[in-house]
Amino acid sequence: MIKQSNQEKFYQEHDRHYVAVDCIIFGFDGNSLKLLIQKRKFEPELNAFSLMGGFVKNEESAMDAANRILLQLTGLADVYLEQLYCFTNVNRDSAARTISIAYFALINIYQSNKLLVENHGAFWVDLNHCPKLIFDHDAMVQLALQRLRLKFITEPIAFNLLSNEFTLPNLQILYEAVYNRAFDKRLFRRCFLGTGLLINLNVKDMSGSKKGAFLYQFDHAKYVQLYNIGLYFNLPIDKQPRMKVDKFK
Amino acid sequence: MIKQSNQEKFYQEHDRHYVAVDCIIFGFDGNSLKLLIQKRKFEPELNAFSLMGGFVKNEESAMDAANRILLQLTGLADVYLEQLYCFTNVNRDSAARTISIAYFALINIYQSNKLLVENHGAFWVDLNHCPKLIFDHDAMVQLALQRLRLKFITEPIAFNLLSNEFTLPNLQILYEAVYNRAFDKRLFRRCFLGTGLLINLNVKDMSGSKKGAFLYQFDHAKYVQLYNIGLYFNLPIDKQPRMKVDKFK
DNA sequence: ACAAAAGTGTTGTGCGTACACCCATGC
DNA sequence: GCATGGGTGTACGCACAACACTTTTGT
Repeated sequence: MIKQSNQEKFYQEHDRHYVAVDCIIFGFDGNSLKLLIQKRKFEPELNAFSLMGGFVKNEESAMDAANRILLQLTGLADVYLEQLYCFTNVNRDSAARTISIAYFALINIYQSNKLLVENHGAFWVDLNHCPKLIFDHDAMVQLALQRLRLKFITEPIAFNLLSNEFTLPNLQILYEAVYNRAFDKRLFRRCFLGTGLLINLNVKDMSGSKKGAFLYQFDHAKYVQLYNIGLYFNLPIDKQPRMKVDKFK
Repeated sequence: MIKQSNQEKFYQEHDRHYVAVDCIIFGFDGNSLKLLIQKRKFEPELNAFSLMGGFVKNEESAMDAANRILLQLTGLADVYLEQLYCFTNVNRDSAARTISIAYFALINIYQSNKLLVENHGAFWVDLNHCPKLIFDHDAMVQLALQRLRLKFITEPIAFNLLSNEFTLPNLQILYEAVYNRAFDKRLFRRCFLGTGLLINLNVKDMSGSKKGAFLYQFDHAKYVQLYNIGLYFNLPIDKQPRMKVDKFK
């Protein structure tokens, strides 16, 4: 490793910038999608609503910073976390030129530490009833939602929002919340069970109905195995209509 | 607009970082995909091969910076340019902690200004015969290629690599270069012509064969119009096999 | 016995795939 | 007249979409 102080001189003429990470943290309460937001604790925009965020330090990557923020806030490590986009408009932050790397996270609401969340002035809001957020944070949330919809049919990440054990109705309600529309029960089950990635635990969850619904687990090992032999997770749901000559003749 | 100098104090305790943009610039010479790279003109790694890049200045967004670099290098404005990913590993640059926002660009090789390109020590290499690049630039190229493959079936961006007028064989060779595999001629034509987005100019390009091939134009206006009524460009080519129970029984 | 949610199968159709031959022209 | 690349149509199979009734059990 080259001593950095030696070489730093090469770049000295260039500008340096504040680099923040902002986290779009999604949760699911069994009925609807939730977003974790906070009342900002520092100026500018003190007490306005904002995403959870912080500044990237010299000795950490942006991913490290996002993980640090998530841990401080929810007590959770090993959270599903993915870089969304880097926002760099010159005036996006009213205090100083700051670029922000947005990350989106999927967590299980009930595994997060309520005390930590509250101590940070954070709280869950329903995605459909989200107050105005500061700066460009609303745009970040919209972009994250788009990405979430793309990912949900392309990768089995929904399970990060559910408990380890879940029922098929649970899963369907989650997908319906994400795509904001209903799916046919039979189609939905077929396409999930058809992947062979759900393990039926042969135990019923009686909380949702009188009949009870079977509990399942996601078979992560099998997923990785199949992925490595060139098979991909891809649900045939919510397909958008294609441009076709006869569609608009 | 709030005077920035007033508010800057709120962030003073935080670290500031060099922010670079690196451009993965794709071109197409009629046969294979090309990448524009340069011999680095400054330390560290002087004369090593690298992507075209530069630092983000205080008064410009990262997108502005990428456009500036592209203009300086190729003489082209209004280039297809898309943010790829933000690379932030602490030691990715051997000289100093620098985060890099990677952009990928699609340009028409023959519209670029050869003189400018050469004066920057830049040159086109075949994607399949690309030398080792500095830092994490190889990873950037790989990621860009993945993204390109995703985008080519999802958005009609291939035309940025072709002249305004092109033949269907031209287009097919381009897709075959991107996906690195052959497509059935009839299928390929059907799925493109089926979109209704290609205008047959009823003029033949005689350069490629004795019979000649019809020239087409991409109907951008119609594309936007159809997009706005909820129809999407989506080619049914190079579909990856899905995880299905019976596929591995 | 009834309410409430879980679970299950079949059929049609449209789309994607596979595949081989004729066409136009320059030389 | 022949070589070269451009252009075209059909038949099959599968996968997706649509759709309604039975099961279980708590009250």
